[in-house]
Amino acid sequence: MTADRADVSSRPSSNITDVLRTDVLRGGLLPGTRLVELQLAERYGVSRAAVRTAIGELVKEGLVDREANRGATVRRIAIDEAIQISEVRGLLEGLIAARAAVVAGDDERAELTGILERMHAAVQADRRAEYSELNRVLHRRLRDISGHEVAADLVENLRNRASAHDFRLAMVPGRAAESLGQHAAIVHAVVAGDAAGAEAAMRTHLASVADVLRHWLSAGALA
Amino acid sequence: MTADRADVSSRPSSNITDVLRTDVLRGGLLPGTRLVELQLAERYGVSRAAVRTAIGELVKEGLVDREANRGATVRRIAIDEAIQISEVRGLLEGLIAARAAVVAGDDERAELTGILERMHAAVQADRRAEYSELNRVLHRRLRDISGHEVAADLVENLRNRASAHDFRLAMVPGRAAESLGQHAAIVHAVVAGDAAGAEAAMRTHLASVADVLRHWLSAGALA
DNA sequence: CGACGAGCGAATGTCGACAATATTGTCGCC
DNA sequence: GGCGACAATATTGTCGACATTCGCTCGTCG
Repeated sequence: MTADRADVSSRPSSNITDVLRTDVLRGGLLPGTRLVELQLAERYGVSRAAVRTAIGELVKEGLVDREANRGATVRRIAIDEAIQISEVRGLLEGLIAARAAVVAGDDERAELTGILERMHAAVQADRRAEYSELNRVLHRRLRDISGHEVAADLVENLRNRASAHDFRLAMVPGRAAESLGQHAAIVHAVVAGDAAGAEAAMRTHLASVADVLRHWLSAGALA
Repeated sequence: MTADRADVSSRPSSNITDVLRTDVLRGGLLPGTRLVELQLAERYGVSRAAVRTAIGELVKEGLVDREANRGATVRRIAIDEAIQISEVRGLLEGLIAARAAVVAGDDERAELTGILERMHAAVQADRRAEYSELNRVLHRRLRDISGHEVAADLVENLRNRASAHDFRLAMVPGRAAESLGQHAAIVHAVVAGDAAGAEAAMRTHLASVADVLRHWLSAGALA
């Protein structure tokens, strides 16, 4: 491989861990790829020690596997695990939504409604990338508003882990429409201050994600 | 400080991270203690780099705080955070209990009953340390039985973070009796295969923990 | 012809030294 | 006597080099 030397200084974050994480999540580095420390070091133009600690962080985040004396590889998240992640996210983000419904200020409720409207527009125009991005923004704002840092941190990590499957999910035709309706229910409940309703809507949403994954799982192996 | 050089080889685990974690959790290292890399290095008889990576792990686990160029300190878990942890644990361990109720084998159900009986005996004899240990064992077994690795890993970490408060909780007079009743409800539901009941019982248990913490919080600052 | 073992190469794991930075103590000045 | 700047020190952050381990190839022997 001719590994074109990626200039780190041109990246948004100069932190090697963030750069590597981004490459693992959205960059080329496919699951199973071996992460050779020396290769990455000269590829990113940093020392091997920096790469080493970065890999250590990603291992803790569950994005990378490491075997003693055998190196690290990009972790392949099995569908079983993605299902478990969705189950847990349903609980955690349900709590977050419930709390957001209680503590959100008027401006924040308006902001959520605004995001929902933009999601609606994105679906109508079939701009899937934008919808996916708005999806992330909505969930992130709910986390911030909730003020529940413990749950928010865990969700952030779980979301990263499942991102590959989430991405595939977003590509399913007709999925966006269903997802939009669920997000509408969440936002409406939060804006209305209905904690129980928001929690239920969020759980429904993520249960639906888990259901799709389960369907894939029973449908056999996939590319 | 005369820091008696602790011999690492006499420890159960030769892994520096585990040793340091144990010292932070159950050893002397009180919250606010500065973790000076060189000091720990010679104290444990390892290189500074090893200590450094160990501290990095503990930071990721939320047990240690680190400021750039200013060193690491043992993190003090505020009661607010402990409450949040209990809330999240209620959800996660509720899921675990529900699943354990479904998938547990006959021998495992018998084992859980056995643990509960030993907890009963420990409470009657007022052996709080033993009860606390059995408490940990019970929760751990439920995690293992459930097979829900994602939830189990998160709970493991949350439990470590809140361990200081858990310990204080276990010292409250009369607390063990209340706790025992809740654990009995959990075990009975799991053994009976009542998933919904097990989940509800587990949530009740951890909501009760959160309530005590909330009571402490409103009672003002504590030593 | 197949299997076992020694040697080799590549990558990881570990360490000590150097550079950068914040904190603390001290001195001089107002 | 108090305050601010400066120097000394302690501690972290970074790097390159060396030791160790594992997988693989090649040669040899049964």
